This record gives sequence, C-alpha cells and structure tokens, in this order.
Amino acid sequence: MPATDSLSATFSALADPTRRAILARLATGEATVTELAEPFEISMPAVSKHLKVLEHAGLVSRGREAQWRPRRLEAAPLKDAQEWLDRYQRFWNDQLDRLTAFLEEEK
Amino acid sequence: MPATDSLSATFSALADPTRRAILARLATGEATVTELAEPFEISMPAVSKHLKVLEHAGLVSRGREAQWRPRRLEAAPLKDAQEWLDRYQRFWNDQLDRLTAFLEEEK
DNA sequence: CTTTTACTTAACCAATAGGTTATATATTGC
DNA sequence: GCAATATATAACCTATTGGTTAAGTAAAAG
Repeated sequence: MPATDSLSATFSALADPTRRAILARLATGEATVTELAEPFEISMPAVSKHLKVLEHAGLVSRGREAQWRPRRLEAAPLKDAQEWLDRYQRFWNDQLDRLTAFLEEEK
Repeated sequence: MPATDSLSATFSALADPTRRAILARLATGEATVTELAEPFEISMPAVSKHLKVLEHAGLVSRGREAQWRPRRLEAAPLKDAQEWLDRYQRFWNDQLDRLTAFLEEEK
C-alpha cells in the first residue's frame, strides 16, 4: 500500500532532518540547489533527490533563471498538516492538565 | 543516516494513513489491538508493527489488563510537531494574501 | 565551438518499511 | 491441566529510501 495521499506525502517529506533543514533555509528566501546543498556533507545528487521528495509533496517549487533552478518554499501543504494536528490539540492540553493536577496533588 | 531524532520519528509515524487512522480511533478512547485492527484488511502482525512504530514515536502507550494490552493516545509528540509547523504559519498566510491580492488585481 | 558552471539522470547498493505466514507466550475459563 | 483468546515475535519477501559515483544536459563565458 504505497502512501500516495497528499498528507502522507507531506508528513513523509517532513520526516527527514535534511529536508526540514532545506525548508528552514528556504523560509529565508529562494535559493539555488548549490546554495541549498552547501551546509550538508552529502553529494549534490542526494540533495537533488531530497528536493524531488519536497517537490512531490508540493512543499517546494522550481524556477528557472539562466543555468540556475532556484527553489521556493510552498507552504500550503504545511497548512494541511497543521490542520490535521489541530484535531488533537485538546489531547495534549488535557494531558498537560492532568499532569499539572497530579503534580499539584503530590505537593 | 537513520532518522533517530524525535521529530523525525513523529513525522515518520504520521506519514502512513493506517497509523493516522489508528490515532484517530484512539482519540475516541483506549482500545485493544483487536479492536484497532478490526477496520483494516491487514493481518494482526501488521497492525502490531504499526503500533510499534507509534509507540517508538511516543504517540501511543501500552497498558495491561488480563490478556489485553489496551493502547492509549499520547499526544505530547504531536504538540512538538505542531510547534515545528507553527514557524511556517506566516508563509501560508503570506502566500494566501498574495494569491488574494493577485485575484483582486485580475478583476 | 569549447570550457565551465549548475544541475539532473542513471545505475547501483545497503538498510528500512510494510506486508505475509507460522510459531511462541500469557491470561482466562472450563 | 487444557483449550481458547489476545497478542507478540520470528522468518521471510518485495518495494522504497537514502546514499553513492559516473555520465548526461543546458546555459554562459571565453
């Protein structure tokens, strides 16, 4: 069962620290592949593959300017991910409340 | 480079629709493995494996009651995931604003 | 038109993921 | 103690992931 749905693609793309770092870099503005690759000790093709994963999830788009292919952050899928998580917000609040109550009890 | 950090484990766990469905079920309350497996057409061991992934990410905890091992939702890691996404919130707002402005322009 | 720069694609590899069936373990109920 | 129920583990298979090196393409610059 390949995870073809969009939310799975998004979470899957976010599940790698290199890819999250790339997104963090793109949050500061457009960047070329070489610029994006610079902080990492992996090869350019490896970065290309990470970018392809991010593009497939719709998190990054590709421009063209001479021989550069500047990448841009596309945040829309992140919004979907956040909306999915929103539905669980009450649980971590509840659980924190219970923890707080318990610690209060202990005193 | 195996993704050992906690955020990667969380996003990775969320990247599968079966596991998200399990979490959704657990949001309605504790459930046994058999109960959790019921909606899916996969075998019990497959469900067991999904549960192990969720437990490894700290999203689910395991109780014991007679021969049952009821699972419970643990929402804390979801909070971390949301906080990571929070930092991008302004981007999807910005991009929506730009889109709105553009559509306004077109009229 | 050749070289340099900036990528991308192909071919390969080892490790992981997600599934299976078959076998073990633990607890309850007769 | 023995059978039934609930779950876990083992052994196996295939596809995907994340990396590599080597070869291909595209635009700019000499």
